[in-house]
Formats: sequence, structure tokens, C-alpha cells
Amino acid sequence: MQQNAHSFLSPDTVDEASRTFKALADPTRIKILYLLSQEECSVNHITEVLEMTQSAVSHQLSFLRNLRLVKYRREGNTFYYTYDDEHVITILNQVLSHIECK
Amino acid sequence: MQQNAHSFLSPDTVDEASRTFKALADPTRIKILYLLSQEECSVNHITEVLEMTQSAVSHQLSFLRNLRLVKYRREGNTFYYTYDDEHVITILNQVLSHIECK
DNA sequence: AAAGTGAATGAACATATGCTCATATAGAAT
DNA sequence: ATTCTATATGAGCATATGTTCATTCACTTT
Repeated sequence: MQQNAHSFLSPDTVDEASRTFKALADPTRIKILYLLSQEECSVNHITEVLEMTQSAVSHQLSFLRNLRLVKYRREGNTFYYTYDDEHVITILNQVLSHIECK
Repeated sequence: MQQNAHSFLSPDTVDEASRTFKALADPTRIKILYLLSQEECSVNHITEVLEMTQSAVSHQLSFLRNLRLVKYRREGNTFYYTYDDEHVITILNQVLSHIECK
């Protein structure tokens, strides 16, 4: 078998892809991103909707922030988050709608 | 804020989505699925291309098999794997090409 | 039948992940 | 200035994950 008969992926590409999918591989982060895909949300609002602790939500937001998948603006003591990566939201919605129409 | 002003995801949907993304969240599995997206491959071939141990590859194939993302046929002692989920391959290629055209 | 080959499997182990708990921070309200 | 409120952050912990090593399995070859 000709071992080079196919194209290869660069290590960087594979790494970045796995980072992207990893971001979407957790139920909490899926719920957060799905929420943000619909509306700008305060941390408190996310916490209430997901019925999770403030700390858990904040940690996940920090994770998403590091990957630049979300951003926020501050208004007094309240932080309003929005998504910041159109492509990732598109992928998420694609998978979700594919699952739901089964 | 009207707390029900957005649509919700069922727990099952979230779970299935996270399972799907988890499958794609590992570099080894990305490489395997990418290979299989191009050609049917024996386990041995995958092992050589990825320069990994037979055992590591086989464990990942078992993982992908359980999620029905790949299937195989046997020919003597050789197992030939192919992908078995068009949609997952589509998602993978979308993310990969988005990364590569940056 | 015995040995060889390609792949699967189980145990063990190190690292990664996601949560909780306690605490810090920064601005708002008193 | 003190207290309150919204959020961030660090340590600790239990579970999940991905690999290696040893072994097993099924089929082939001799």
C-alpha cells in the first residue's frame, strides 16, 4: 500500500481542531454556548438557568474566554457575556439540530 | 429578565452532542477519522501512519466503534476500517478546513 | 499440530478535567 | 468607611481519559 497516497494534517491543525472540539465536549459548556447563541447573558442569569453554582459557571466562562469563544462587557457589578466565535456557534447548532431531527 | 424567553435543550440532546464532540476532541481520534475519511484502512496501516502502538490505535478504534462512528470488515487476519457516520466526518472536515484557511 | 500474524482486550498508571469550597476583587449602596 | 453584590480565582479532590504492557483471540501458514 502506498503510504503517502493521502494528504496529511499538520500537528498544529490537529491540535487546534482538538482544542475546538474539546471546548464543545462538555455538557455545561454546550449549555452556556447555546444560551449565549440566543442572547447576551449575565453570569448570574446563566447560573440560574443552568442551576449550577456561581463558581462552576465562572470557571467554565474563564475556560471559554481563554479560547476566545466568548467575551464580556461590564456594567457595574454585572458581567454580560456574549459569544465571540461565529464558526464554533455554527458547528454547535449544526450538531444540535442534526441530533434533534433524528 | 424574562427567564423563559429562549428555547431549551433536552438533557438527552446535550448528552448526545457532548458525546459527539468528545469523540472528536482527541488528536489521535481526529487523525484516525481523517485517515478513514480518505480511504479504508487496516489497523496496521493506521498504526504505521500515526506512528503509534497497535494497542493505542486499537483502543481508540474500539472507542469509535462503540459510538458507531466507524465500522470494519475482516479479511483473513486483517481488519479494514471505514467511517460510518457521514455527519461527523462532515463536521470534522468543516472544522479542519476552517482552521487551515486561517 | 505448531508457530506466526494482525488485532482486541484488561489492568495499571499518569495526566486531564470539572466540580466544590473558601477567599479575593471591584464596584455599588448605605 | 463599611457593607453588599456580582464575579473571579486558587486549592483540593474525585472521576475521566489516553497510553503502555502483558495477554488473549482468531485466523493463516508451515
